[in-house]
Amino acid sequence: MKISIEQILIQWLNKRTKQLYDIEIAPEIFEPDNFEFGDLSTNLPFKLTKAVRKAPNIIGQEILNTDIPKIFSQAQIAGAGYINFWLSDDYLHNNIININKHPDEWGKFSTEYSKNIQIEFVSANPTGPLNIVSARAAAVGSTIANLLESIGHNVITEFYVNDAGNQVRLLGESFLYRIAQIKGENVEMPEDGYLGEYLVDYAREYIEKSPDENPNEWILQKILSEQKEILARFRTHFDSWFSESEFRKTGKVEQVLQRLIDKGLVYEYEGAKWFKASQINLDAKDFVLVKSDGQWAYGLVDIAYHANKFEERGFDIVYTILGPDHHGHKARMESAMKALGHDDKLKIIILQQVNLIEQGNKVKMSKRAGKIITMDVLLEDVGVDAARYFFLARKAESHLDFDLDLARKTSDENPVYYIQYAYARIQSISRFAKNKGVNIENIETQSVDLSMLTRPEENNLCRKITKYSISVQNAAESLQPHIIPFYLLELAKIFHNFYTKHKVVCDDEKLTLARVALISAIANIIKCGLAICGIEAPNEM
RNA sequence: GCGCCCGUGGCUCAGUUGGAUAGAGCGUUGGACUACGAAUCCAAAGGUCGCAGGUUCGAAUCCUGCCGGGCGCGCCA
Repeated sequence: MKISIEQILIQWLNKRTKQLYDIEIAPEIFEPDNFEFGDLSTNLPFKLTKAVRKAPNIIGQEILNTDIPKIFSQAQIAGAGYINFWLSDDYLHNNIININKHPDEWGKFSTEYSKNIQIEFVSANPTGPLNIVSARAAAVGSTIANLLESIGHNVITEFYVNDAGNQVRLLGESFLYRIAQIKGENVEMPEDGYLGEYLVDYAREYIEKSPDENPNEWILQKILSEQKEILARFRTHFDSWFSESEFRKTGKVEQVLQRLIDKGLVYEYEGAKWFKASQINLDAKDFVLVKSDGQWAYGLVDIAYHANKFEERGFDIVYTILGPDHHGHKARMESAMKALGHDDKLKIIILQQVNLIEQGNKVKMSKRAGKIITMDVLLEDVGVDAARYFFLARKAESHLDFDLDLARKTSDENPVYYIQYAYARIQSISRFAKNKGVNIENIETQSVDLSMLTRPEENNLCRKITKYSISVQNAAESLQPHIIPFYLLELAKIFHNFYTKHKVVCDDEKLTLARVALISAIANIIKCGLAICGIEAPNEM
């Protein structure tokens, strides 16, 4: 697929305003919330009133005073000056055939503006099991990666392994403490150590299986491999695992520090080296690059790491997804990238927190005491599909109340099953049709007469599946994955509605074939949409 | 005190980035299975979009000030 209906309309409107008024303006296109207003609308005439000095409806008439793009059957001026467009039946029917012909590539675009994009997410400290916020980050990050790929970008996913610094040292000390404790030695837990029970289990495993290995390295690798395993199970793939400790050896950190010094952006205060972030970005506070003991602070290494993404690896855009406790970091990193000449290339997405709700109450968690609901417990509890769905069905910047009871339910109340059920139902109908002797092989190539699809329910479905690509584009461009689950929910709804009103396999052979082609296209769309979200489309359930 | 996020039917959330009569799901009430899957469908009730100003043809959306909730504010990461 090269170009969407939305783009066709935008290009046409652009051409018209240039021809008529010699004005270049980005026309806004939207799907009207009321089907009486057609498939696509624009408010362009309102936008032009000032420049053109005419009433909106006059402008609308002038714009329409020529042939409209062929994909539309008609266009009308409505209200005070909207222009509404209706897709032609030919276009809708061709669309069904095309979806069935290219089920796997549907909703994927090639773009001449293709960019090299890196998206970094999760990047949890390798000091313990992944938590719920990491799970949310995994669901959102992997889905955004899928979306950006869908609209034609080259996307690399990366997990930054923070295998250096203070936290890792504390992990090692806590681990040694647990080992000593099991051996019955009298030792004390380090201050700020990790109290979680998991270290006790690991300590036992270490003593039994690999007592000869370096305990610090062993525990790090152990936790890291567990994190990798759970993320893979959560259908979250990383192209790259980037090690902080390796990176620290490359000399890049020193170089970046020197560059900041040369730019006059570093000062000393109480023995530490500070970055003048506030001079570049008013929202950012100055922060420490080198501590008074000579150690690099986390902020400095992170600046060098992000600079590396642009300078050594050539990404055009980098998205970094951070948890809510890192929002102060956002302005700092952006100011540092600006200082190094990478204006507006780093986009930091702050993901808000997750509250687990059980029996109407918030589940209390304390990381300090090691009392947290971990990602693997969650997946065990509600399943990958439901978990991904619930994480994705909210805007990233919204706080998320994750209702465990609802997610566990495999019933009608759980939206993810509602969507999957629509898919499974279609597969079931296809099997039924096949058994009845309907020739559903090669449904995309036979001469199916889609003009048989005249009922309003069929018409709604044709229109809805045609707009799938618009939803993908919107979701990708705005980095808002939740658009896809919402779209799928609506599609499933109008499919179920159609199903109860009309028989797919009926007495009329031509109509049967047309409807089989229609539902087959719907199934393909559901499958594509769910695939973007990392959710399975089951043939049976 | 400063910063970030949020405030939309009883509950959880959408609202196409300033557009047409504010929409879904759950819950509630009442209906629909002797033909393709009832994990479904249909219908009804339920709203001063936290409050008050402002910007304009037009505001749930933008600006200002309050109110309420969550999170952060370290030479930790």
